[in-house]
Amino acid sequence: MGRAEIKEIRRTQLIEATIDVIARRGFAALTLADIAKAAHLSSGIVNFYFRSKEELLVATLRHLAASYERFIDEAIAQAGNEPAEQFAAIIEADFDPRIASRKHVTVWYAFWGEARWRPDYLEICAEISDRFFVQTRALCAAIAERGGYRGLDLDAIARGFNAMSDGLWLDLLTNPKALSREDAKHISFAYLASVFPKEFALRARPPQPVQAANA
Amino acid sequence: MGRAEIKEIRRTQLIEATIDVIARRGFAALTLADIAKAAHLSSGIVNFYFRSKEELLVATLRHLAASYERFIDEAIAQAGNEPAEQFAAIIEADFDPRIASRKHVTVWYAFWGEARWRPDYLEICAEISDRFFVQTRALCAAIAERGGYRGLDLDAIARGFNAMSDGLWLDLLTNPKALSREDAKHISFAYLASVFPKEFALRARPPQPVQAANA
Amino acid sequence: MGRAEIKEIRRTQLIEATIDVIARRGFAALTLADIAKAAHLSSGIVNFYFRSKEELLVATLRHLAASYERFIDEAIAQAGNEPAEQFAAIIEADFDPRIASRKHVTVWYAFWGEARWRPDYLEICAEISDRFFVQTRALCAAIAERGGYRGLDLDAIARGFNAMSDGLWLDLLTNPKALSREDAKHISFAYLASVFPKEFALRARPPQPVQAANA
Amino acid sequence: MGRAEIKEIRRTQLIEATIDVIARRGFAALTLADIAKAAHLSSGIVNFYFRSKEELLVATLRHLAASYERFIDEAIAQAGNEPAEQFAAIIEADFDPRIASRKHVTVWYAFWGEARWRPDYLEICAEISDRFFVQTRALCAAIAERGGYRGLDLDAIARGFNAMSDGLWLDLLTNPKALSREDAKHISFAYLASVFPKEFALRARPPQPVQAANA
DNA sequence: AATGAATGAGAATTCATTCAT
DNA sequence: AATGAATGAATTCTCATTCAT
Repeated sequence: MGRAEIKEIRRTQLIEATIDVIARRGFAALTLADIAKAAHLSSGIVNFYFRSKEELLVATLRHLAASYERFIDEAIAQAGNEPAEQFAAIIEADFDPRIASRKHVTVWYAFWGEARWRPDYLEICAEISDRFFVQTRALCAAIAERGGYRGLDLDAIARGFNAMSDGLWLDLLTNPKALSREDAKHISFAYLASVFPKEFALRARPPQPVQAANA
Repeated sequence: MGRAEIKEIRRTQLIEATIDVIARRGFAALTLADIAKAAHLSSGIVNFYFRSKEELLVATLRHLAASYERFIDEAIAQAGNEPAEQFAAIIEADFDPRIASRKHVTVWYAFWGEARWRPDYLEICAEISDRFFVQTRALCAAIAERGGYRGLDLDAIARGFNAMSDGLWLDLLTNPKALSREDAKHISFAYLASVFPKEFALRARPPQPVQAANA
Repeated sequence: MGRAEIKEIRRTQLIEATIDVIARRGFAALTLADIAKAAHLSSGIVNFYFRSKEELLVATLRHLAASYERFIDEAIAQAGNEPAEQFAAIIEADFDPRIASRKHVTVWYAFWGEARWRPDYLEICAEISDRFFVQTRALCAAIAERGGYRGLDLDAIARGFNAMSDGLWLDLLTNPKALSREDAKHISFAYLASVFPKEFALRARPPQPVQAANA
Repeated sequence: MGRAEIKEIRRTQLIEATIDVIARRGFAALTLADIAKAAHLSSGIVNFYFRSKEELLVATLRHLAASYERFIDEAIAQAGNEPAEQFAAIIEADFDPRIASRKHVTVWYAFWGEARWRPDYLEICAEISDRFFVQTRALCAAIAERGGYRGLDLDAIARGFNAMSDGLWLDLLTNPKALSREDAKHISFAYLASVFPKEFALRARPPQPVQAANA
C-alpha cells in the first residue's frame, strides 16, 4: 500500500469518524480527541492529516456534499429517460435511508447551523443548492414541455421543491414523531402532483398513513 | 419596581443579548462574557439570573418561539375572516423583515443545528411545528370547503407548506444571492396557487423578478 | 483595597513569579502552569491578567529594565556631584548583588538569547542600551573636561565600557569559577584607570585577588 | 564511502541546518522537523544520528566553538610573530563577517541564553572563555614585556578585553543601528590603545565614523 | 443586586520520539 | 540508510462557574 493511498485512507477514516461523532455527540461537543478515538487512532493524529479542526470540518462537509450529489446523480442515471421518472427518483433518493438517515440529516443541520459564520461552509452549501436547483429546474421544464403545461413558473416550482425537501429534513430531525421518511416522500409527491397532475397524481399515495403517523 | 420585575427585565435583557451575540458571532463562539458585555452588564451576571448557560439558551429559544408565534397570530388576527386572506397574512408575516431577518433566521438555524442533542430544544421545536401545522391545516380545510375543492390531501398540503417555509429560510441563510425575501413569498404563493388556484393565482406575482434575482 | 490596585498587585506578582521561574528552570522550560504555581495562584490566572504568555514576557522584560534603570539612577543620585564618583557608583551598582545576582543576570541573558526574534524585546534592549550609553558618555565627557584630558574618543570609551559590563555579566553567568562580582568591579575600574588614570588609579585595587580567584 | 564517513557527513549536515534554523527562527521555535527540512532530509532523521534533540544541540554548540577557535587560531598564525600584530589579528577575526555575522552572533547568544540550565553548554562556554583568556593574557604579557610596560594588571586587561568583545557582540545583536562591526573593531582598538598606546594608538582610527554611525 | 476576580477543567495544537517499511 | 506515519505527553489558552465584596 503506497503512502499516498494511506494518506487518503486516513483522511477518509477521520472524516467518517467526524460524521459519526457529530451524529452521536453534536457539533458543540465535538472534540478532536473523540474523533481520534472513534477512528481508533491516537489523539495527535488529526493535526497530522489536517491543518486544524476547522479544516477537518470543511473536508467533512465537502465529503458529505459529494456523497449526496453522487447518490442523487446515480439515482437519476438509473431512472431511465422519462423526466418524471427521474424526478421521482430524486424524491426516492432524497429520502432514502442511506441519505436521509437520522445521522446524515443531523450532521447536515449541524453544518447549516454554523454555516452563517464560516464562509467555507456557506460556499459549499450555496454550490450544492445551486446545482440542485439547476437539475430540478431542467426536469420541471422537460416535464412541462412533454405534458403540454403552459404558463408555469418553473423557477418558483423548482426552488419551492428544493426548499420543501430541506424543510422536510428539518421535520424528520426535530419532529420525528410527526413525520416519517415515507410521509416526507408522500408530501413531496403531493406537491408535484399539484403542479403536474398527469405525471404524479398516481404516485401521491392516499393520505391515511400520514394521519396514522400523527395519531 | 419590585424584585420580580427587575428579575424579568434582566432576564429579557440577557436573552436579547444572547440573540444578538449568536447572530453576530455564532453558536460555537458564544460565551457568557460576550453576552454579558452585549447586555452592558458584568461578566458573572448570567449565572445570577440563569442556573447555567444551557438554561439561558433554552430560555432564549423559548423567547424566540413565543415572539414568532405572537407575530404570526397577530398577522392572522389582522387579516380579517377570509381563510385565504389569513393564509396570505401568514406568508407575509413569515417573510416579514422583522421575523425573517438574517439575524433571526441565523439564530433559528443555530438552534436547529444543535437541537438533535438537546431534548429541551427538540421539544420546543416540535411544539411550534405541531402548532403551526394545526393552524395551516385548519386554514387549508376552510379554504377547501369554501372553494369546493374535493379530494385534497390536506395533511400533505399543510405539512408541505410548512416545510417549504423552513426550507426557504435555509435558502435565505445559505444562498442569499439566489433568493430574496420577496422571492420566498412568491414561491410560497405559487405553491398555494397550484393547490388553490382560485384563491391564490392572482397573488402569485409574475415570475420575471425571480428570474432577475437569479440572473 | 481597590480593584485597580489588585490588578497591579497581581500583575507584579506574576511578573516576579516569572523571573523566579526563568531563573530556576530556564526560558525554554518556562510554563504558565509553573508561573501560576510560583505565584500561588491558579493555572488560568495568567491569561486573565495578560493576553498571552508572550505579553507576560514582554511585561517582565520591561519590569526588569525599569528596575535596572531605577537602581542605577538612584546609585548615581546618591553619589554626589563629582562625575568620577558617579561613574564609580555605576560600577558598584552594576555589580551589586541586588542587580548582578545570578538570578538577574540569568534572566537578562535568557531574554537577550531570544531577543533577536522578538521585536518587542529588541526594542526594550536597544532603548536601555542607548540610554546607558548617553549616561556614561556624558560622565566621560565631564571627567575628561575636569581632568584636562585631550583627544579622547569618548564614544568609543563609553561604548566600550558598556560592552565590557555586559560581557562581564556573561562571564559571571557562564564562568562563575573564573570571575566573582568583585573581580568584575576591579576589571571595570582597571579599564577606567587606563583611560582616566588620575581619577581611577587608586580604585583599581591590586590584582592579587583576581589571580586568587582564577587559581 | 564508508559508513563512518556518511555518519560524519550527515551529522555535520544536521548541525549546520540547526545553526541555520536557530538563526532563522530562534531557539524557542526550533523543531527537529524544521532542522530535517533545512537539511533536505526526512523528519525522523535527527533521532537516527543523535540520541536526542538535546544531544544535537550540544554537538552544535561544540561545532560552533570549534569553528570559532579554529578561525581565531588561523588568524593568529597568519599574523606573524609580533604579539601586537597577533592581538590585532584577533580583533580583526573576532569581528570578521564570517565569525561575527548576525547569524553567528545570534546563535551564540541563543546558546548563552540557555546555558545556565544546561551543564553541557556551560562547560563548553567556560572552556572557550578560559582558553581565550589564556591566549589574550599571554599576548598582553608579551606586549608588556617588549614594550617595557610596568605595573599592568594583565589579568584584568585580558579579562576586560574578552568581556568587551562579548559585550560588543551583544550590541551588534540588540542594537545594530547604533553599532557596526567596524565600530566594534575601533572600540576594541581604542581599548588596547589606552593600555598599550605605543602599539595600538595608530590602529585606533579617528572617532568620526563612530559618531556618524551614532548620528 | 451586581461586580469582576479567581478557579480549574477541558480543548486544540505542537512536537520529540519511535518504529514499521 | 532513510523515510514518514503514528503516538501521546505537554502546553497554551478559553471559559463556565463560583464567590467574596
